[in-house]
Amino acid sequence: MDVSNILNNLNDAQRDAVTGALDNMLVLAGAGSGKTRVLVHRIAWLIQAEGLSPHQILAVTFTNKAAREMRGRIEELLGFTNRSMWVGTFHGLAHRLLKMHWREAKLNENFQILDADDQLRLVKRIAKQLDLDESHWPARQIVGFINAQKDEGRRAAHIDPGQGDMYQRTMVRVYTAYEEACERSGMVDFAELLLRAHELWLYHPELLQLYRQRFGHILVDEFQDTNTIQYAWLRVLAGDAVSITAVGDDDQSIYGWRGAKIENIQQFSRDFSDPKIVRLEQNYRSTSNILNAANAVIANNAGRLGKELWTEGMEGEKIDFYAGFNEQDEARFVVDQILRAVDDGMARSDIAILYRSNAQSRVMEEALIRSNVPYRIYGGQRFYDRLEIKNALAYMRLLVNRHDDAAIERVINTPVRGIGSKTIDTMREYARDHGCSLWHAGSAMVVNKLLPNRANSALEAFYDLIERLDGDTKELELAELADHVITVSGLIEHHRKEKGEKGQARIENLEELVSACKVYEPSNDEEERSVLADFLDNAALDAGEAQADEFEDSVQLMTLHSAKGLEFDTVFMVGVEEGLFPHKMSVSEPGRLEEERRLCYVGITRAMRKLYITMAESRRMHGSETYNTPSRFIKEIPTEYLTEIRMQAKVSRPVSFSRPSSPSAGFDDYDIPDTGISLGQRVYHSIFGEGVVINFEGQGKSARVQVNFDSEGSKWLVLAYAKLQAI
DNA sequence: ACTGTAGTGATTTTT
DNA sequence: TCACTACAGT
Repeated sequence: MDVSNILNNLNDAQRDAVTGALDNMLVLAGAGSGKTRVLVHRIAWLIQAEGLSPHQILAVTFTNKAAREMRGRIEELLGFTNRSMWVGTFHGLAHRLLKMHWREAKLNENFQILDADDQLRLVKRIAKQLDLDESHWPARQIVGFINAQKDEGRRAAHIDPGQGDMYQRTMVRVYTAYEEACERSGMVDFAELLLRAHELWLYHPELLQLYRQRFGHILVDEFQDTNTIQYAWLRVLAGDAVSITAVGDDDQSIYGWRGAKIENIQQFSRDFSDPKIVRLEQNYRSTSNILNAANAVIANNAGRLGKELWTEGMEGEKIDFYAGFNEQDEARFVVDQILRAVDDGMARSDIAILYRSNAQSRVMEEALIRSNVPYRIYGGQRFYDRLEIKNALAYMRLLVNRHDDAAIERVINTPVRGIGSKTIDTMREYARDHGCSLWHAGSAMVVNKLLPNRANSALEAFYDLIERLDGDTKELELAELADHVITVSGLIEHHRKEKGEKGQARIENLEELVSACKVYEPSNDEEERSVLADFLDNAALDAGEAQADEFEDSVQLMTLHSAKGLEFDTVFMVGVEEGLFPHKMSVSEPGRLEEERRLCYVGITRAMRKLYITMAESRRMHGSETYNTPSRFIKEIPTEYLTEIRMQAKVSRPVSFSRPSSPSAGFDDYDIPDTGISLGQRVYHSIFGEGVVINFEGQGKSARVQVNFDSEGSKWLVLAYAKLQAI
């Protein structure tokens, strides 16, 4: 068999990984080292050279995007599509298993997926029922607790309520009630998908056996991001029977706060017999300056598996470092550079602005808008997460499963139809007392006339609506059904009445939903499934992109987290200051600081040709001014790879003035002789190289002045200053 | 059921 | 600062 197409254009290490025997293998793949390529080629190799059938391959990723890309590239390489190959996310595959074996998993056939938002609402409701004060027991925290337990494979019953403090006991109480509520309404949250899939192996050895026989090899992408339950699921599935190729980079583990266990990558060598270890260290992405800087930063982390990226590429330009005197100035600098680059013919889409937290995007956006630079923000609310879409989906969910409490809660009075909180409360109470779903409770209340007349007829009307929708749409195509639902439910009319452009946008989104239904292709599952149910599951598991693809060439804005896996010609890493990056919430614990450093490493290695690092010496955050020093990560980059961009002084004539008593605090009205500038309310200094840089703003002017202390320490000698535009 | 306001709290978020 | 929430008043 000719396998040259699989092995061409691979370097030695890559080829080593691709052609490794059908045994356990751990591929430590540095940033930009061709990780996906290796994964894809290995699958092709297993099929063409090792003679595995696609049916015997299981490939697991974390994101739908990665799964799609992998499948696409395999097809490209092999020249054929094969649906029998399992390629998907952990959650997607778990869902698939549970759908196929719902009986064994003790689920009902039409179980629905509870997304993060529904989960929060449900927990809020339960906490309220248990009389927990919301300020004391924030729902977010409870959700965090529950998910963390599930990620560790622990059910409420596994946690001894006798043990532990008040906190733990309360959490377990809610956890228990939450489990019951999910059970009752046939809902499964994200973590539950994984946990149930794991339990499926534990409680049904015959099924486990079946899959062990089926799969010849398992491949796992982004292994450093697996959490306990995902790891356990893989480990049990593989046993001694199935071999695994795990690909990952411990230096890019940035989801520890979501339960990812970086140790899994070390644990692999212990749990899976005698794995072959391959390191991919040649980088094909960045210039050597960028790469060396990244290496230098990450070298400060302890306990790494050890890996040093190198490149045959050019040294390239140095990294530009710019310290703006505030976030406006920082943004102005970034936009100036972008304008210049675009003038020189660069595509805007080759430029990315990366920041630590979403709140930083705003200043950047404003600056981009001022200069008419098109941009696109990643992250934020995704299509299927939008309110109006979720409402429409809730109606559709009710058609599949009347006992979907989360869906009922969402739309029973949206649009308003006179079912107030009192009525809903009564329903909830009834449901709780009788251990039934809200749907059940409501219909029992209608039948037994347990409600005041007005509420009763309102509720009756709602039931009629749902039943009528169901009847009307039985024979319809998915898109027609969606269209029917959003019209007849009154959602469209509801948003039409909304004032402002918001309502219009929502209607457009609803229409977009109908279009999405039109082009939806159901996954060819083995068993017969309703297209509607399939569509709904897909919407929950793959929330879609935040924005529809715009054709206009735009600068890319995103958090460092969402930049993982991407690359750009030019990258601006902004807000690189102590307190923000590393974030102040992460500096106290060494482990979390290291994760921040890995995030920095991820950021640096996104850049192919040119990297800018910027900061703001003062920044308005949560309403008050903060004064920042450059991030420790910047200091970890050897100066030989850095250039500091400084404002050019327009005047270079030494002048001196009295040193204020407290240099870091604001001080008032110092005139700088012969410059016409007086110091304003805010002053900040930071130390770079030779002198001290002070930023002045006040009286409509701002300036940046480089000063040295005089020998007595009571005077500052101004060496140079530059006027900036009025702010 | 809508509207105004007072209070709060504020990283990151693949599924 | 700002955006979201809860609740009180109409």
